[in-house]
Amino acid sequence: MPELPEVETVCRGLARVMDGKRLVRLDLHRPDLRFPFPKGLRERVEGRRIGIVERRAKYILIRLEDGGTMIGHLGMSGRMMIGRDTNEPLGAHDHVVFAVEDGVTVRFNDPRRFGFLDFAEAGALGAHPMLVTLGPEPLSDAFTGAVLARRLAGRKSSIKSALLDQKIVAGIGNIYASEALYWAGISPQRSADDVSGTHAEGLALAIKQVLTRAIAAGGSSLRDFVQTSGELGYFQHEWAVYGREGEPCPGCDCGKTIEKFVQNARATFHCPRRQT
DNA sequence: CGGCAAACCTGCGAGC
DNA sequence: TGCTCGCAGGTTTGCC
Repeated sequence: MPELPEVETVCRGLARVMDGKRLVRLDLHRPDLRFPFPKGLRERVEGRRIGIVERRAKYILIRLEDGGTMIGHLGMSGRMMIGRDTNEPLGAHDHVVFAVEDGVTVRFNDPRRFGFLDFAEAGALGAHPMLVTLGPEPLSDAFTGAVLARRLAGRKSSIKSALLDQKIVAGIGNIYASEALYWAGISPQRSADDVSGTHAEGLALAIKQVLTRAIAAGGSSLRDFVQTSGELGYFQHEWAVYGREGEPCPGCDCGKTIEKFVQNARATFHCPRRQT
């Protein structure tokens, strides 16, 4: 499920019910997800008031008023589901339950347990090992073609592989890497180093546009629910290439069909004529 | 630094 | 119907 647009969708859903609310209870129903939960997490956060919920890259930041921050990541299969019933029975893979005032609960469900929940004290968030290396937010004004070109310069890997590197630009995953390269007309196999000038401008723009459109659609749903309400995202219907092997190239009348191949052990989809 | 495989897990669809 | 296999939105680690 979760690349930048899906995490943004989840954060917006969480913000609606968590911003400014007191965290009444934190229930940890196992000792770990991908990593052990921080020692004393429950005692540290219970009773504290939440400031805001926001996103950085694919990370969910639940910021407490006292400056501490819970850092959530959904991995491959994580969901955050909002409920209104504090006594709702625990479902399979409901590993963490946040209870806020007004009887609202948020269940962190993650079958594969690649997600995690960590904590950073006030002032330590920026230095968190998983945040400190992150590249720029692609939807920020600071992310431009020139910035992208500078970060790609000297990289000998393929451009697709570089887009998946969170140190170069944050939040892009396997679906939106293929989609952005398609709209920019750049072959996923091009050397990253080779993407500069107007090509980098076009790619930065394509990234912004595809992510913005995906957020507007509530993200993409492959097989899991995305939104905190349980509603599916709808952007999968707007994918140009991802999962569309054998279908006609949708963006022009080039007459080619979308091809799939394995690149760095991940599926890549592209149009062999439109993308060069 | 780069590339690649493996690791962490469960679920699901395809194919037999 | 039921089994096995391959694959899945992410990220880190370790090896060459």
